[in-house]
Amino acid sequence: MAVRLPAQFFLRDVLDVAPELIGKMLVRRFDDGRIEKYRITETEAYRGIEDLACHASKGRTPRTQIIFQEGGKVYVYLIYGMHWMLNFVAGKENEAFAVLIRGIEGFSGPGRVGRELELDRSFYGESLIDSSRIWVENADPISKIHTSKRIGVEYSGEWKEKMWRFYL
DNA sequence: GTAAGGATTGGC
DNA sequence: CCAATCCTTACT
Repeated sequence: MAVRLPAQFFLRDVLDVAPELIGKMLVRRFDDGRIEKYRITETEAYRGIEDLACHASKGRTPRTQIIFQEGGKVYVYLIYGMHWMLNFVAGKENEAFAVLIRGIEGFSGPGRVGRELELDRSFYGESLIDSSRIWVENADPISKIHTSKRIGVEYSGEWKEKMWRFYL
């Protein structure tokens, strides 16, 4: 029996949350009532205001404020004018942790994830604990998870060296 | 008000 | 390699 991940799952260090999301089931209930489940295959951790690759390092702005809230919420933003990036906020209030969902089974790349899930700005701040249209369910642990440097953060100095990308 | 650039993708 | 496409942020 699949169980929705509770708030406690997200209220931890993003370096625990991000790799543990690999293999979990991302569930989307579309407007027409159709429910699809996708295995999460790739994530990246963004860790607080000190992490220059993390949007929270720019401080609290209308766009980033959700990252500073308690874990378990959705952070979405539009990039390059066309791709909706799906993130989950992690950690306690003001820790400013986020996990970017970079891939789900059958769809590689964060832009393709957002397109498949039909995301838009209305998902900003959505609670993964309460929502009836997007949440995460538990699944058997994955034995072998790969790590690498994060993608597309060349501007972040020493932070680009962190091995904070996780994938099957 | 104006301008620069982005946690990307797909096509040439 | 580079255009697409538009929002956010910083600066005048």
